[in-house]
Amino acid sequence: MDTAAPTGARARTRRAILDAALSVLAAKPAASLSDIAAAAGVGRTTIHRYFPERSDLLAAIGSYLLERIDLATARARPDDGTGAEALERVCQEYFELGDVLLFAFENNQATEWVDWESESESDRILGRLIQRGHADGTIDPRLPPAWVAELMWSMLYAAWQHTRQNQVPKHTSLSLCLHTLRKAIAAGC
Amino acid sequence: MDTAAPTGARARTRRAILDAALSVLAAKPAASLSDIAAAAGVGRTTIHRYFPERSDLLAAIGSYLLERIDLATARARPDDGTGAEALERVCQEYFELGDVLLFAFENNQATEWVDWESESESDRILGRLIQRGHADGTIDPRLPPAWVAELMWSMLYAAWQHTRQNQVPKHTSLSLCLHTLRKAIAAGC
DNA sequence: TTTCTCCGGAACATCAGTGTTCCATTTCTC
DNA sequence: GAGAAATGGAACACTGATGTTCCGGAGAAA
Repeated sequence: MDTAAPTGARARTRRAILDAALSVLAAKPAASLSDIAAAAGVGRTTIHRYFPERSDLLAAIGSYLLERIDLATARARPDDGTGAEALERVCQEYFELGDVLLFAFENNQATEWVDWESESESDRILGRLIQRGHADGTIDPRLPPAWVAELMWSMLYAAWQHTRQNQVPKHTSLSLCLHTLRKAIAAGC
Repeated sequence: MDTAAPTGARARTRRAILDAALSVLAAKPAASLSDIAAAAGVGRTTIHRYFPERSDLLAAIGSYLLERIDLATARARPDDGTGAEALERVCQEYFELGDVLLFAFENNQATEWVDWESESESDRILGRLIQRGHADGTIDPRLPPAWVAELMWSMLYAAWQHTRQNQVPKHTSLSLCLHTLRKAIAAGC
């Protein structure tokens, strides 16, 4: 079994495992490898072939989360327009992450699986665009970048909770989230 | 062993177990009864004397959370002043809950331990004061009560995260939280 | 001082999950 | 079509946690 990045069928199997793991663990952090295998439609032995131990799978999930977040950040074109406009686009793209978002938010221990002590690329990009917002007057300079980032993440979570707990359509929750975020970060008001 | 509400030393022991359980499980949801016992300074057998099975302890934690939240809601005097003023006081009291807040937020499965399907008293009070805010013009009527409640909870969590992750003093985080909540819910702006 | 209650540590049985090995089957590639 | 690679289910050993029982000690109460 070579350790090169898998291709074709092997890549699809690996991806299916990671997607299933995200969903299952988001709903039930203590879910077993058997639970994940069943959700992925593979055998438990197969899980072990791709990820020798449970900790290896968790680490891979962590990396997968960061990868998905980085891709969403790129799709948001963070360097275009004002800081506030860019932040709203990032917010929209992150909202579409669904399980990734919920997982990253609810599972604090995910930070122990990958080295999240060091900032991710998305963190840096987010920090810069908030500072750009301070400079162009679209984001309240009294709000530190770290707080604005934390705020956005938590409002995204609130939006998803609003959808799940209160049976509200996704787009309504996103609209409320964007509307409220806009007001929360606005300068001069 | 009678099942009457414990008093004196027994009540203190029970309380110590619940407080330790909250802290330990907030940081590590899969923590064992041994972990909790160690943190509470009691023997594991003692845990079993107060809570026959792990599920009994979890249920007691759930009730304890609700109790703490209800007390914090009462302390906030929700019927005084405008809706927005009352909401800010509730926010401040909830912030002081610390571990209770973090636990309730990060552990979705806590909702499975007590019957959270039916609204708690605090939920109803919160809903009423947000509607009062709509009526007295201090809370944006475009924001549904359920969304405002969800928003407040998530911003409280963001504030605590800001303190933990970014080494910011508690009072600074609370100030940012209240400042941002005020802007987010304001009508006409 | 005696009795009673509570407690904690040790020991034990049980169980669920993990990691590993094996082998037959299926799928994929040439 | 053949061979290689991948897969899945079964079986097994191991581990950690839980629930239970027991007993001696400490502290409180009578």
